[in-house]
Parts: sequence; structure tokens; C-alpha cells
Amino acid sequence: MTYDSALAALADPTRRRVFEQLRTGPKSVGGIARDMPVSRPAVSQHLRVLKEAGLVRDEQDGARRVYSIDPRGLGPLRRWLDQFWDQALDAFKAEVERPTPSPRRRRRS
Amino acid sequence: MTYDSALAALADPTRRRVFEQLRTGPKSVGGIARDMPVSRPAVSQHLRVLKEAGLVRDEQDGARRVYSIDPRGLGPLRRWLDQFWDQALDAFKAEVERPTPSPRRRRRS
DNA sequence: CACTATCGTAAGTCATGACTTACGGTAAGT
DNA sequence: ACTTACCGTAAGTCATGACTTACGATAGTG
Repeated sequence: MTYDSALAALADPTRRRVFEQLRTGPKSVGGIARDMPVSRPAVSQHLRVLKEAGLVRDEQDGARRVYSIDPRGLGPLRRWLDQFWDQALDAFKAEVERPTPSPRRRRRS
Repeated sequence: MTYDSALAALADPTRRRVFEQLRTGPKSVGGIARDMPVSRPAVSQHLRVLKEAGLVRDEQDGARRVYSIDPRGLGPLRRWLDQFWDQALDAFKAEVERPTPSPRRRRRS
């Protein structure tokens, strides 16, 4: 739900690959696992983490279960990153534009 | 350097807290560790990971070592997130607005 | 020089989590 | 009803990594 669970979920490379497979559209569990080097239960577990992080949604379709990206899931992470980016840029700018080299003592040539 | 190392680096809560402490400006290792529940060597190790991910820079200042955020470090992650955001939204939109199975959709926003 | 402050690294411990196989449960086809 | 396809969960294994303490190296101070 928050940006930290999204970060934790997207940190693992395998899980991120699962997530990226949904970028083109909804997909079933078996369809995802077919293009991956891990077992199907592993994919299920990754999807569980992604779902708990609010990044994907699931929908029953007969015997299959179709997963798709929940676009709102990336919102918090995006906002956190943006805010962070702005503040970091400001601090960096202030650091660069500083006229006098340093208020530190000791500088006797 | 790339978005995956940035994701891995920012996934850990403690390391993210170290990173967030630099948001207000440069800080020394001891200064960071003073506001954290872990030891100073732990902070050093976290800073090492952050540095290898290109998220922070370090500068020697006497006996101290001052760390600051490298604004360019968040670039790849931001770009990846944006691209992902757009594509996911398009796929989601096409999925919702589907009166008939539409073939493809190009970017719009 | 002796002493202190600041920091990085090495080594070892320990919990977390990413896999596997095995199993049970539901839906569709014959 | 039987068989097949699809999927989630449980349990167990094993590597990764986040800590700790101990130590050494360097810079400033008296």
C-alpha cells in the first residue's frame, strides 16, 4: 500500500520480471511461469507479494487466475521519488551555488 | 548505476533511512549514525551500498568523510518508473474501455 | 610524540526470504 | 464420474545480507 512495500516488492529481480510481464496486459499464472526460469509455485508466491504491495490485482477466469497491474500501486512510490528528487536537487543546487568555498575553519594556505 | 541497483539499495528500511538523512544536505558518517538505532560500522556499510548504486557521493573533509546525495543516481529509477507508469496506464485504459477486443494502443499522455 | 576523533574493513552470527517438491482444491472436458 | 488443467499453500532447504565486535589506518590536537 505504501511506497516501502512497493520498494521491497520490486527489489527482487525475479519478482520484478514477473511484474514486468504484466506491462503488456493481463496474464495467467501459468502464462507468466512459462517464460521464467523458476517454478510455478515460485511465481505464485511472487504474485502474492506483489498483490499485498498493491501493485497487482487478480481476477478469477474459470480455472485460471488472471493477474494485471494495478496502476494506483505505483502512485505512492512515484510521489515519494518525486518529492525526494526535488529536495535533493534543491540541496544540490544550494551546495553548488555557494559563493564562499566553505564555512569550515582551518584554511591557512 | 542502473535502476535495479537503486531499487535493491533503497529496499532496506535502515538503508533508506540513511539515504533520507542526506535529503537536507551533506552529513558525516558519525552524524548519521548518531540519529540511528544501529552501530556506526553498519551505517558505513549502508553508505557503501548506496555509493555503489550511484545514489550518494563521498568527500573527504579532514578526518571526517562527508556523504551527500548524487541527484543523478535517481535518474534511471525515475525513468524506469515513468515508462512503466505510462505503459501500465495505457494497458489498463485499453482493458477498461474495451468494447471489442482492441488490437493495440499507442501512447497518448 | 602521545592522545583523541573519525572512519573503513574483517570476521562471525543470525534472521530473512527465495526457491524447491508435495499436496489439496476447484473448474472444464470427455 | 473420471481425468486433465490450473492454481494456492505447506514444509523444508539454502543462500543472501543485515547486524555485531574487534582491529587498523589516517587526521587533527596538546
